[in-house]
Amino acid sequence: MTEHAHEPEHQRDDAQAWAVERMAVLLTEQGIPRMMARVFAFALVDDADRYTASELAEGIRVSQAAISGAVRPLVHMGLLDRVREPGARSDHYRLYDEDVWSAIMLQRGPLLERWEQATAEAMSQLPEGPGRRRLNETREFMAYMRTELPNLVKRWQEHRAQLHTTQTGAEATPATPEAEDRETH
Amino acid sequence: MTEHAHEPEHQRDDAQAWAVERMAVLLTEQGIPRMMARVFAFALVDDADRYTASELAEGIRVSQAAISGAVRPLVHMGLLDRVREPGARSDHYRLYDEDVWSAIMLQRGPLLERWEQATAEAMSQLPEGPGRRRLNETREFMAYMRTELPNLVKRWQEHRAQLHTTQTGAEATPATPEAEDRETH
DNA sequence: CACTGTTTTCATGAATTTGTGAAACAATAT
DNA sequence: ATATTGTTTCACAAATTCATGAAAACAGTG
Repeated sequence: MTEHAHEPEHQRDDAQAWAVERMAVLLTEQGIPRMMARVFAFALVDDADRYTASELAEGIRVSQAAISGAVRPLVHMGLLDRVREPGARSDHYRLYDEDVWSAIMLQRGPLLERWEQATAEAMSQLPEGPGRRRLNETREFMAYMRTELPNLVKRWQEHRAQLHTTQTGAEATPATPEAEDRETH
Repeated sequence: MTEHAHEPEHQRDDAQAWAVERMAVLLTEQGIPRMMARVFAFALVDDADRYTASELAEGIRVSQAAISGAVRPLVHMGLLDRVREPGARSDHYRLYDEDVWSAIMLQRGPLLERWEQATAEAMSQLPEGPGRRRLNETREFMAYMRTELPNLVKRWQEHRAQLHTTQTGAEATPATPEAEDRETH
C-alpha cells in the first residue's frame, strides 16, 4: 500500500510526527483549526519543500478529503502557496519562500484594515463616551500597526540576514550528509 | 453603572449591541471563543470602566454562568483585570487601563516564549535538513519578536501620546476629542 | 474520446464546544 | 448565627465542527 521508501528511519518519523504535533498545538491554541494547524506544521517541519495533497495526507496520516478542506483556507490566508506545474496533474503546495514568517506577518495587513473599518463603523453609530473613545483608540492602534507592520518585517529580515551571515560565515558545516535532495521532481 | 437608567435610549442600546457583535466577530475570527469575544467586546464598547459579572451578563444578555466561564480565560490571558474591592462581595472586571492594546501586546510575550521552547525542543529531536532549518528560523523569529515587542509597544505609546496631544493639547477642546473623524473618506 | 491519477464535494457519524438552569459556595451585613 | 447578595460549579441539551469514505469532477495523456 503506502510504500515507505525505507523503514529503518522509523525513529525519525516518530520524532517528526511529535514535532509536528507540538507545533500544531501551538497553532490551535492561537485559534487555527486543528487540521489546518497540522498541515502547516507538517509543511514546516518536513524536509520537502513542496507537497502534493496526497503527500500531505500520507505525512499526517489523514484522509485526502481533510487535506483538501484544510489547504484551501491556508492558501487563502497566504500561509501556503499553491503552485501548479504545467504537464503535471497534481497541485503542489509549499510554504511561502524561505522566509515564512515575513509572509505571515505581512498577511495580517488586511485583517488590520478590517479592524479599522469595523471600529470606524461602530463609532459612527455610538454616542460620545468612554466606550466610543476606547473604540477610537482601537482604531488608532490597528491603523498604527498596519503602517508599522512593513517596518517591523523589514527589521526582522535585516536581523535574519545578519543571523544568516554569521551562521554561514563559518560555513563548511553541512554537518549531516543526510541532506539528500528530495526536490528531484 | 451607566446602563439602563430607564429605557430612554433604546436606539443606543441597539447600536451598542450591534457594535459589540461586530467587534466580537472579528475576535472570533481570530480564534477567540465566541463568549470570550463578546465579553471583551462589550467591555470595550460599553461606557462603564468596570463591571461585575452580573453587569456583564445583563449587558450581553446571557447567563451568568456563561460569563463565569468566559471571564476566567480572559483574565488568564490578561485581557481583563479582576479587581476586588475590600468590603464588597462582588468582583469587578475591567479592561486593562486606558491603553488596552499595549497590555494585550505585552501579553504575547509568554506565548512567544512557548514557541521558542517548543521549536527548540522539536529541533533537538530532528536530524539536519530543511525542516529543521525552518524550525530554527521559526525559533529565531519568535525570539526576535519577543525582544522587539516592548519596543513596538513603546513606539505605539509615543504615537498614541502624540495623537492625544494634537487632539486635546493645542485646541483646548477636549469636548469632542475625535472631531477629526470623517467617515466619508 | 476513453483512461488515469488527483483533487474536491457531499452526506454521515462522531467528537467537541456552548450555553443554560439549578444547586453549591463565598463573603458580608444585620 | 443567619439572611442576603453575588459568583462559581455541575450535568445536560443543543449547536457546531471534524474527519471520513465514497463518488463526482478535473486535467492531462495516449
